[in-house]
Amino acid sequence: MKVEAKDNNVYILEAEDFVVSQTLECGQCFHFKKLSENDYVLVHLNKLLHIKEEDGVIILFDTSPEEYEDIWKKYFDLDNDYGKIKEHLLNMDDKLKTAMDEMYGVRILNQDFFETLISFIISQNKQIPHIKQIVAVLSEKYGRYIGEIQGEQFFSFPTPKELEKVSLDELYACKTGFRAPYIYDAVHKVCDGEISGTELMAMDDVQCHDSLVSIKGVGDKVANCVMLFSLGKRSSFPVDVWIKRIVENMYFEREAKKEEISAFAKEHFGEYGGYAQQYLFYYGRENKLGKITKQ
DNA sequence: ATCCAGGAGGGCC
DNA sequence: GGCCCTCATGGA
Repeated sequence: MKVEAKDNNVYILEAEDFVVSQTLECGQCFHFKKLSENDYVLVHLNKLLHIKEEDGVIILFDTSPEEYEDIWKKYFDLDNDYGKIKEHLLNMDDKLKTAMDEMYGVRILNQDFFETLISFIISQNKQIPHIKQIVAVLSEKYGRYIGEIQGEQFFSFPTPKELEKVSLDELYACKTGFRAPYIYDAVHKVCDGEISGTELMAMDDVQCHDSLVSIKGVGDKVANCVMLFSLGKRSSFPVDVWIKRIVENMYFEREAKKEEISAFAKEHFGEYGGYAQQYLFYYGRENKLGKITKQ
């Protein structure tokens, strides 16, 4: 991966296994806006990034080389060799080939723990555009203004401290519905120190999972998403309605319970579960694989 | 209009 | 422990 800095921008010249649109649109993050084809604005921590892919070059606008090294390299998981990961996955299971070939540019982001936790609590029983909308509202109301791009203002996602003073009623007012008390519980467990991203990261998968599900509104699926997308637990395999259908179709050829699918993934994909899940999920969702069609 | 959404809690048996 | 219903909101 060759990187150059020029005119206050950073250019990734030989981006391997990295397609900006695929990485952002695969359902792992919600705090971004598409400007046009392969042209996005995203928010991470208190940083705003305008990122665009053009003629095989990825441009990070208004970014210093230091900021790239300190923040974006880690965020986009660019130290991780996805060529090797895909090779490994393919060796253990050639059924993944189609999904990986089509979704070859997906990278698993290393997102902020707190934002990821709240975002995936919101995600339950909601479609991705709605999740994005609520994340935007929370950020605008309780986060901080961080800049404007093409006429649109962007705000950082509120920190635990910034949400601590927000009442339950105010959370309801953000259209969070029945998730409001869940968010409230998560915020206060984080503020009280009962839940800590740094501590979770140091735990093994089982401890980490157990700790996360002690938060109201966090079950197995949300815990696995938080582990995979913000705590570096790449073996996590979130099982939602989509992945359930996809795995049932591709591997079971019958209906299966979620627990059965989790156990299968752990056994079959092992340490690489999270990557397999992302390729399968995004591919299956884009192609409406396994979607129950009315006859 | 009716159904469903990257689920999880709670009650019932 | 498993099954079933419900939760608030918006889009198809």
